[in-house]
This record gives sequence, structure tokens and C-alpha cells, in this order.
Amino acid sequence: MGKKMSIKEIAKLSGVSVSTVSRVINDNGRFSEDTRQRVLKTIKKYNYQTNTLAKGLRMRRSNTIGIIVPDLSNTFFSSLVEKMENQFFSKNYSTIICDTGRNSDKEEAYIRMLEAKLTDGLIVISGKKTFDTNILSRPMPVVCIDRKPKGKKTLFVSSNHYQGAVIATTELLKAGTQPTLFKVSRNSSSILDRIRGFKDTMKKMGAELHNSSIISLSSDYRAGSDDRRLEIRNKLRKLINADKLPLGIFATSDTLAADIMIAARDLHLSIPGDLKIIGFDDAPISRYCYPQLTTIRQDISQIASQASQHLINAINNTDDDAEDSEDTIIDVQLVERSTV
Amino acid sequence: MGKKMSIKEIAKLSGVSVSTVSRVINDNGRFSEDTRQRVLKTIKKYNYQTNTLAKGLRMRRSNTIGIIVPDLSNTFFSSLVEKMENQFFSKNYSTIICDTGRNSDKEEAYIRMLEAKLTDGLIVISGKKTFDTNILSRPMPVVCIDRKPKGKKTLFVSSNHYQGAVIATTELLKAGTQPTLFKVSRNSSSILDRIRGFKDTMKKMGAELHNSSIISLSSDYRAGSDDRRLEIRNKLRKLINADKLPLGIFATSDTLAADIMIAARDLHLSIPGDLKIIGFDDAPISRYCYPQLTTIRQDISQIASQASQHLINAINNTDDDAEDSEDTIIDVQLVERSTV
DNA sequence: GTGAAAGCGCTAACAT
DNA sequence: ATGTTAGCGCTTTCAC
Repeated sequence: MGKKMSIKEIAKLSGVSVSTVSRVINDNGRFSEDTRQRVLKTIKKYNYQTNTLAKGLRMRRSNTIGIIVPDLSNTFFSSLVEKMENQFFSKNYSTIICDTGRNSDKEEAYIRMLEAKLTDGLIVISGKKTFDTNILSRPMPVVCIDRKPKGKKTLFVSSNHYQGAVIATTELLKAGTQPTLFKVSRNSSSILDRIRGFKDTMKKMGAELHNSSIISLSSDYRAGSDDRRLEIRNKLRKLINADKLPLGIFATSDTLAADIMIAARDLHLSIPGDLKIIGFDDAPISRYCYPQLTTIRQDISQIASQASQHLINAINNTDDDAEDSEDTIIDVQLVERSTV
Repeated sequence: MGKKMSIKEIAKLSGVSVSTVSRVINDNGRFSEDTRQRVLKTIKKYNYQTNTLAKGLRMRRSNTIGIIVPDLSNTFFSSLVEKMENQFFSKNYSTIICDTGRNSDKEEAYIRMLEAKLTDGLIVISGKKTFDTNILSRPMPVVCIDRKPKGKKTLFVSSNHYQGAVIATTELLKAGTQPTLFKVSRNSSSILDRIRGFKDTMKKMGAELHNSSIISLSSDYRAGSDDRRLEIRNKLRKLINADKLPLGIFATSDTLAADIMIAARDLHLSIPGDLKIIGFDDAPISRYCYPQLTTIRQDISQIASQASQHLINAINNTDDDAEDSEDTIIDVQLVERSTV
């Protein structure tokens, strides 16, 4: 309510010097219990708050973390971000969330902004390319999620996408189908891993891996749009003509799986009778599909806590000796529901 | 890559004084075209970036906006936030997004943090209670979305929830049903508006408004959970016994509507034959329901741009004369799909 | 145990 | 048109 108090006024009001006030606020250095009480009382009384800008300027750090995310409207990303932001908050960091809309120029601009704010560290999620620390004008700890980093001082946390694809493909094969992988043409490193897992498993299990075993959908269409579904229907029709039923599909995301299921319904394909399908993520949508979608669960909480913990550690390891730049790979898990 | 440059070093390197450098950076004050060129060149050459902490300290403002949001994993909120963040970024503001998880203590803590960062303004989205500017220790412009504000200097932007409820209820009535409203027990001011719209329409159209015309679901269960769906099935069964088919349901969100549709399927209720239903939001899920959900669309882009624009205006109106604290109410719209 | 003072990087009078 | 300087609020030597 009153005007903004500064440490100087608190000092005067408590009859001590600014340095002493600073010491008690940060519980750093020596002071008598008596002074402590007095200072704390004035602080409370006048509702004093530290000016973090001044503090940051002085300390050359801002207790702020930047998160670069491709697309907040994707539930996978938004819950990831939500969880990390929570972690950071509880550790007394604030978080600046930067939604790049998958646009590299914007990404660069954001990075400049974050640097100018003396951000202490960076979380970089997915995106098309690998992340190259060279675009940083000052070294700062960064942890990449689902996105291969390049350069020093960069940690990597990711689900085991390869393993997920292996599990899904094996499952589809066991169910007696000749699996096809559906993806959207945009290629992140996690998708690439899933494709590798798919191919390797196909080969290893002696399944035929032909030209149209991997179907790539236009990234111009949005999930859930009529265009997207139309395109899927067309691909599905071709598949029906070429393969024998039941079809087996590994979709690289649950949203995509959901669109495929709707297209399949339009084509009067029964699930899992005529078409067996497995998604990826265990997104909320998988429980709203009919029948409910069998999928590969990513452990979002785990990813979030590993990533934030690693970043905080890296920030506090002032010395860059601690080169525990081991990648952190997190297990995924098959969630059996009703589409296989 | 080199070390961090300061304005002082740029000054020396370009053979001018710091103030001149500051002037050309901010294009403020006079300087010769020649100096401008020289300074800009050194800035580029050494990859200088303004230290925004120092600037903020000096200017008593940080070019930062805080957004308080109840729950980022709700797509309505996340796309709202995504859109606003975009707007702010393009106007050169950074955004600190604070996910309170609907917890008031956390909300307060966030507000303290934002104040300490000398945030220039606040966007406050929804939440249980009205937002009282008295919890701010220093006056700052805030715009509330979907949440009734209390106190000075507070703008209000919201969809016309009342109108939406009127449209939905009327539609259900026209379809020959005796409408029931389903909600989750948590009460935000927007939900309250929808309830008013529902009740008023029922009365006005001479429909019977009895005790169980409004069904409130436990907020302990998460959307999509088995518990939630079980509870819905029970309520639905009662409804079937009491009313004659077809049932008419106005659900206060699309997610809720989707859960209701799944519960209805378990009960072998056909849609829209036995049950007609209208949701609210036009969330992505409405296009993944079967049949696709008829709903009331909120114009998220409009809300986002109005809110961010108003906030920026308020920030720049240093004088608090501009009391255009008119509420901004945004029209909603019926999206007819296949559930009525 | 406490205070005085320097300085983080910047802007904005106030000079010239 | 440009330079000098005070000071934003804070932390941290260095004295005492």
C-alpha cells in the first residue's frame, strides 16, 4: 500500500546500516540476535520487498530460468512446462516461458532477450534442429529436452523414444499385422528415434519394410482439421487396397492416432477388428478416443523433474568441472487399452 | 562469444561518451549521423546487448508482464496464454507465466515475486475468487480475464458467458428437451454467469426449473478419470429415471461434455437420439468426440488481443486519468455440429 | 558485530 | 552534438 521501501530506509528505521540489513535478509555474515529481530520487524511492518533487479544487477544473476517451447497448445509441452515451472518456483526461481511457434527467428530473438535478462539457465524443448550452444553469446547452462544438443555445458533429457517404438511395433507384429508408421512431416530428433526403432524392429522380426511402410502427412494441416483427416482417409484407402486386414498402425502421437481413428470410422473400419493402432504420449485424448487408445506413455513428471534438477545443479556448479554430461534417458511404458 | 560488453566499453571503443551511446541505442536525444553509424558498428561488432536489469533498475520498470493462470494444462488457458505471450513479445515485453494450480497461497507468492521484479502489469485469469487489487503493495495496471476484479486500475475482459448459456439453453429447449446443466463444483465468475443465463432462460421460456436441473460434479476428480465418469453415469441414470427421453444437457465445458458423452455410451444412450448435449469453449476435444460436439465458441484470439492491448495501454497511460475501465465483453457463438 | 563506501550497467539531468 | 555525473537498490570488501 505505502510507497516502495528500499533497504536504506529499512536501515534508518531500524537504526542500523544498510549492510547489516542486507546481512540479515540474506542470513549471511554476522549480526546479533537483537539486531536481527529489530530489522525483521521493520521489514515486516513496512512490508519491504527486495528489488530483484538491483540484486540481480549486483550479483550478475537473476534467479530466472528461461524455457523455450515450440508450441504451448500441445498438451505434452504444456504439462511439461507446467511441471517444470512448479519445480523452479519451489526452488525460488522464476520462469520465463517462450513459445516460439516453431519459428527459428523467434527462437533467436527470445534467446537474446533471455540473455539480456541475465537468465541463469535455459531449458530448450524439442524443435526442428539440434540446439547449438554457439548461438549463446555468453556461456550458460542449458538442458535440452527431446532435442539433441550440440556444444558444451549442455545436458540432454529425453524419453526413450527408440524403445517406445520397439515396443509398439513388436506389439503390432504380435497381433498379426503388417505395421505402418504414420507421422507428420515435421522431423524432431525424437521422431527420428521412433522411426529408427520402428525400422529396426521390422527388420529384426523379419517383417517386410517397403516404401509405404512409413507414411508422412503434410505439416500444413492442423491436428483435428478436415484437411488432415481427408489426407489420412486417402492414405488409409491405399493401405486397404495393398494390405490385408487387419491393418496395423503405429502413430507417432496420440493426436495423430485420434485423427486416424476418426478417419477409419468414416471408412467403416472397425477398431481393433479391421485396424489395430498404437499411439505415443498417453495424452489426455487417448482416454477420449473410442475405443480408448493403446499407447506408449511418456513419463512427463519424470522428465520435468530430471530436467529442472539437472539445470539447477548445473547453475550451482560454478566450476565447470562437474562434467556429468551423461544423457538422461527415461523409460517409456506400454499402456494397454482397447485398440490392439 | 567474448565476455559481456557494457555500454562503457562500447563508448570507449567508439570514441564517444556513455551518454551518447545510450542516446543512439534508445534513439533519444540528438547525435550526428556519423556518431550513430560508428556506435552502431561497434555494438554490432562486439555483439553488445543491453543489460535489462540495469536498465530496469534505473527506469523503475522492467518491460515485463506477469500472467497469473490457474492451470496451464487446460487447453483454453494455454492457448489464451500462448496468444497473449505472442502479442507481448511482439511489443517487446517479456512475459512471466505463473501457474497457480488454483492455489491462493501460491497466487500470493507469485504476486510478491512479480512485484519484486518490477513487473509493469498483470494479467489475471479466472480463479475461484474475485481479484482484489489491495493485495498489490504498489499500484500497477492489471487486466482480469473471466474474473471479476475489485479495486482501482483494473480492467475486465471476458466472453459473454451469460449470452452463451442463453443460446445453449434455448437450443436445447427448441430441440424438445428439458435441459439440465452439468458443472464441476468449482465456481468461477464465468461459470456463475453461465448458470444465471441458464436459469433465466429456463424461467423465461416457462421450463420447469427444479432441484436437479443443475448437477454439480465433485471437483476432486480429474477430467477423463474413471471416477469422474462413474459419477456422471450415476447422475445420468437418475436423470433417465426422472425425465423422459431425449435428455438435454448443457455442459459448462467441452471436456465435461466429452466425459458425459462417454458415460452416455456406457449407458447405451444414443446421441443425439436419446441425449442432446451442448458444450462450451469449442476446445479441440469437441472435434474428437463422436458425434462431434455442438458447442459455444469462445473467441480466444479476441480475448487475448483485447486483454493484452488494454494492458499495454494502461501501462503507457502514466496518468491514471484514462479511466476507460469499461468492461470488454466478447460475443460467443453457437457452433452447430452433431450432438443436438 | 557493525558501518562506510565502491560499484554492478544504465539513463537523464545538467553542463558545455 | 556530446560529455560529466548522480543515483536507481543492492551486495560485499575492508575497516574498526
